[in-house]
Amino acid sequence: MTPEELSTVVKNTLTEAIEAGDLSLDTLPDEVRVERPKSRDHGDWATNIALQLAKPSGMNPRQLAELIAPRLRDYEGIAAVDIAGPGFINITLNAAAAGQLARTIVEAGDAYGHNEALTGHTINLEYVSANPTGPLHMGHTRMAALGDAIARLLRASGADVTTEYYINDAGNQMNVFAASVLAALHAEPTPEGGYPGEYINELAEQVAAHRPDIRDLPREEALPVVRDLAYRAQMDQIRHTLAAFHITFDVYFSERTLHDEGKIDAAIATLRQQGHIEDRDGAVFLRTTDFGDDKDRVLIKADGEPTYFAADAAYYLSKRERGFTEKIYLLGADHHGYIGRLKAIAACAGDDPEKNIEILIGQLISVKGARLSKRAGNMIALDDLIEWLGTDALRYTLARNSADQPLDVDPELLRSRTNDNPVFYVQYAHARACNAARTAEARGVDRSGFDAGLLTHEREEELLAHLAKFPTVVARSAELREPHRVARYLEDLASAYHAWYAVCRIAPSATEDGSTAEVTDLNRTRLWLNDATVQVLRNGLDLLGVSAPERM
RNA sequence: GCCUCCGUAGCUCAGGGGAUAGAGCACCGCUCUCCUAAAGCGGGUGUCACAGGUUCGAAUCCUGUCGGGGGCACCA
Repeated sequence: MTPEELSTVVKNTLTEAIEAGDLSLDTLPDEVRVERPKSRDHGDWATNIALQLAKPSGMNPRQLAELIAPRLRDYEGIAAVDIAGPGFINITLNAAAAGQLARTIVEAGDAYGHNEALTGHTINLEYVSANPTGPLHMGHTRMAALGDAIARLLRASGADVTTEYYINDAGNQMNVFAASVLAALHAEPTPEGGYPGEYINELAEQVAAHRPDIRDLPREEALPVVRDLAYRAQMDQIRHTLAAFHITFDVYFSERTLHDEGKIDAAIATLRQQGHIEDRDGAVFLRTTDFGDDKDRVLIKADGEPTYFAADAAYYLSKRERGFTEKIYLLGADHHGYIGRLKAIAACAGDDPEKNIEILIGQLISVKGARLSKRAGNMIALDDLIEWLGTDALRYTLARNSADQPLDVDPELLRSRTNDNPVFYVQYAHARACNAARTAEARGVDRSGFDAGLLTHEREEELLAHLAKFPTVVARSAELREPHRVARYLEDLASAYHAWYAVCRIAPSATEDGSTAEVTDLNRTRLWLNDATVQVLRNGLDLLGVSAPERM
């Protein structure tokens, strides 16, 4: 039995009590929380519902608990119900009801842990969106790992998610980029304010490979050609890197198309029609202060050029037109000043800035204290990190830390294959469980018998309780957009598995003459529990985009 | 100045209205003729930055103070 099922049971008893006239309540709470108590003395599961309903029902909490407890005791599968402290209701399941979960999980398979909380939501999730003027680096890496995990979590909660990468391929920076590559082609130093770094030379070589005559062209003629070829080469490289990081985007959205297709003018016209535009000092402003922004933002500069913000507005309208109910932006902390203006765009467009747009901020990341800058040329490329540390270790480490917390990665620590690196702990639990299953099968244990009532060992109860929590963890992680909760959960689960494994044998022991002891239903039932753990570890790692190796 | 994130064990960090605040690392022991010891078991540690407030109940919510990270463009 999972806490969700238990929660439903508790809710039903409340309804019964109301119908019987024992309890007067205007509305039932939409959620009855059932949690694993910290102390095992408090039963398998506990709910504070009596404390919460004390005020609205006009009863004291213990009295209310006394009302619910007997009804719960009648429920099949519940072995004991106690009232403790100010009015907690502590519930103990009988072994069979608890153990049945192992089979439930195995039968649900990959779907175990999914929920329907976001069914019907069509969500656009934009992340990474790194400029196409250089390779992905450490800063993008964190957003990439977080964004992909969030997308997976939202899908696990039933949402229809489109992941999107916005390519800033318009504006002056592309000219600066092209000029840098062109300079490299002519073996000249990086121009003032240009992009330094070895990758510029590599791009130059690729450009030259496509256009062997590029160095012979006049500069003005060569520049647009270089810009186009270098841009394509750079985007190919970014996609390649993301693929190595096990990330694919549903949509790569080009800023340039907004300019070329007149979407910016159209967006301004729409916003003007809605009365949010103001012409001032020769420039065109969006009155974002109407919706809480610090200052109004310029859409068209006095020189007639659209700002980057104008493209942002047009891009938002594009997302809106494409029918997304929620637009989620995952941005680095250095962009947190954008929150106000982005929300204001949503409001100007007629959306609810509290519901239709959501801006998640990930704090910055550094490596051994040194911040990395593409322009300064001291960056660590994601490619190098993947090669150095491995996709799994990197993605897990980034996903296991709260995005609200600045992260300082120590490459030496990440590289060490020890317990310092929790991904190995979790992956090892999975590989170990797979190996245990292989051994058990080799010794004649099959899945023909399952007797949930046999799973009575203390460590077995503990393991089952952890397995039962998984759907709650997934739902909560998705709701809060916090993948790190899944990672922390997996570490707890792995710990419970290792502890179980140490004392409860799955396979019968091998004897000296090479034969094995007789296979019992306990062996078979434990194999089911082992399978269930494998399933949950795999489902959880998959949510983080980390592989679950069957052997290590 | 304004906005924002953070302050929890020696270190790195979970927990974000409920019972005795947790984990990993580090330190000291113990456990493989045994399904993977990349593991398990035992040993102890807290002014939850500080001060008010809300609450039956606050590390958690609100206000303020202190300390640290980041951000404030007619740049892209």
